[in-house]
Amino acid sequence: MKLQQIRYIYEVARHNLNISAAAEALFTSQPGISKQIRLLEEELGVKIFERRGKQLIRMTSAGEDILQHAKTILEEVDNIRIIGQEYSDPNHGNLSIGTTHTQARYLLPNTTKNFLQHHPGVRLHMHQGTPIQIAKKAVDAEVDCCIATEGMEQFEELVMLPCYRWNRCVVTPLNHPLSKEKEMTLEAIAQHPIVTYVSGYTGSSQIDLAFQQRGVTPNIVFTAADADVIKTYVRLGLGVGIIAKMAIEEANDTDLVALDASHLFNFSTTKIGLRRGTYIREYLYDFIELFAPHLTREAIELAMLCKNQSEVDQLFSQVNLPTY
Amino acid sequence: MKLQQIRYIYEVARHNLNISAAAEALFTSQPGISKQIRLLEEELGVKIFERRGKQLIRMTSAGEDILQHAKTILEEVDNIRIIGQEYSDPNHGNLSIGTTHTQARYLLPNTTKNFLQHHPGVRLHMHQGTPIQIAKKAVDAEVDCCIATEGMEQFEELVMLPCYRWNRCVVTPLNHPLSKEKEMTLEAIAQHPIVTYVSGYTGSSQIDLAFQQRGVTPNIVFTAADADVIKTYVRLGLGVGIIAKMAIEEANDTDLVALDASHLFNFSTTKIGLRRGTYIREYLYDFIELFAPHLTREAIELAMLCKNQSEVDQLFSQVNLPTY
DNA sequence: CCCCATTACGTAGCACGTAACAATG
DNA sequence: CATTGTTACGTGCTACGTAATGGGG
Repeated sequence: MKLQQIRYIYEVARHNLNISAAAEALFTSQPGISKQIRLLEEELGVKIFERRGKQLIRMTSAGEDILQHAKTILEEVDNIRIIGQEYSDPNHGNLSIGTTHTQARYLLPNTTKNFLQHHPGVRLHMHQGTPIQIAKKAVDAEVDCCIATEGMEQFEELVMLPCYRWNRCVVTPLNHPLSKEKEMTLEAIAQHPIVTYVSGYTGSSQIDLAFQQRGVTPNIVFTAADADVIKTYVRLGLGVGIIAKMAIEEANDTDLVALDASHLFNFSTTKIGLRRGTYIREYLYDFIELFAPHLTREAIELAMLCKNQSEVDQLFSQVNLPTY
Repeated sequence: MKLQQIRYIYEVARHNLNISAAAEALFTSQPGISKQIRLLEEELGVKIFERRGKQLIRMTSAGEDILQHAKTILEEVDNIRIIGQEYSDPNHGNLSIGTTHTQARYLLPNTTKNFLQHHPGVRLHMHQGTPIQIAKKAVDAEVDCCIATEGMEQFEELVMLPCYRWNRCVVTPLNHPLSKEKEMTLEAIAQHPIVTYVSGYTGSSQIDLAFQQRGVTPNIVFTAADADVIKTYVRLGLGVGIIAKMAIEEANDTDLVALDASHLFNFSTTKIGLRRGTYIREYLYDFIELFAPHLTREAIELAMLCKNQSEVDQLFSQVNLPTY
């Protein structure tokens, strides 16, 4: 048995049982993979892939089982590599972070700046995408961690650590009728066309939920993936915006009115997601603690030992999260 | 990185950092290992072993970390091999069981006979030893499981499943004064020289404990590792024996009197130990269930997912174990 | 007929063994 | 001086690439 062979079956499985695609991804020849897989099957005495003629149809049940263990082997090989880097030079390396626009634009700049000052040898890479996309990247170890508010619950491989709680505000142009109301209510908001987040982004589900529970039908005329776009359309008079409070910049948003709406919607919690079983480099611990001071190295280590998310949640149930 | 290299560092670590010994164990040349280790160290950019001159002194801390992950890699490689065997021929293979004399001699014969009848293709290997020895073998995957009563608690890598509860009896020659007493007490026993188990075997600690708690000093004149030897010396008139009740054979022990002593000592529980994270072959599930019918495949699978022994214990806390 | 896997074959790299050497205690 | 690790070197194996072959849809 060779590590290459393990890698091959893993990659073939990942590429929908397409050997050619796997070969391309691994920068090697397709007959090479074909051969090595057969050799491994011979050595183990079981077929790993079921073939119809020459096509790979699916994995055998033995193959499924083997694949599970193959994955952990490859993970551990990765971990060993990372340990090598960590010890050979703790202050140099790459840090890839998957985030949504909201985090990258409003929350992370401070953390990032701070981090890079303390770690001049680290190259920081931001991967932006939908919560689902970046969570997938975290699962596939394409990023070291991901930061998002929703959409990560479905990934069992991730340990999700709560970072902070936040709520929304309503933004209107100056002198907009809504900004004159004594009391902000969902009914009042629903009187106007609404511009807000696309479903699946930045806690949008809580917005839908609030209106639904109140029995009010909002008139959502436009949705966007980020607050910058939303603000732009609010400025154009397209409607009132509902965005995260963090997305208000005192300095730049003087032509808008931001009305706190914390009493109208449930709070959302932004979390950091780490793949279970990965070796965490020192500077990643540092980064996380810079971003969320209660996530100390010890806290993270404890959380990484949890078997499931509910254990993790319990671990942090006593923590007073920063709230925006 | 090659699997061989992983295997090399693991084996060198296991052999007290002696490359020559590792080479011998792996049936290969010592320069080969030396070379491969250096290559790996070069590739990873860290020294794994600390050298004084040419001697390996100890592992570096990077090496310690790496070793951890190397171990799981090798385990998983093993698992894949076993899966291959399981699927290629579920009814053929080896089953190695580590046990103490008591189990092998009095409890297992039935199970074994039954098992071999149902599984003619399986070769059963019994490894006999002290509880500690066989637990070590289970940890090192030299045996598939171990069965013993004490001494296994200290091995975190093992999942211990309770099989049955048992207690002791006092054996005397026919017409021995002790056999005439109305009521068996520790004080009465202490009147006579005692022959019993060597410390560390077959629940001997409970015997010591009972006397100690009662403030009685027993006169132990002879200890042995198994009941057969003890019975022999009782027959010679050397003293009265304290042995497990399972060790009484109605047919062969007609020249001895067995006096129940369940009320004098705490019950002991015999357990089966499995290494966490091993793939369990179908016929091993069968074997265990034959030995302890409440240990069904589902129960075992659940237990194997537990992180620590207390979770396992809780899992079985409701089960009524067979009692001897 | 295109896509994709397998077979055939040559080659270059490398893991491993032997032998000689060096260091440690 | 015995034990153990490293260096040097030769060789045989094999993983991999190229090219040709064969099946399925």
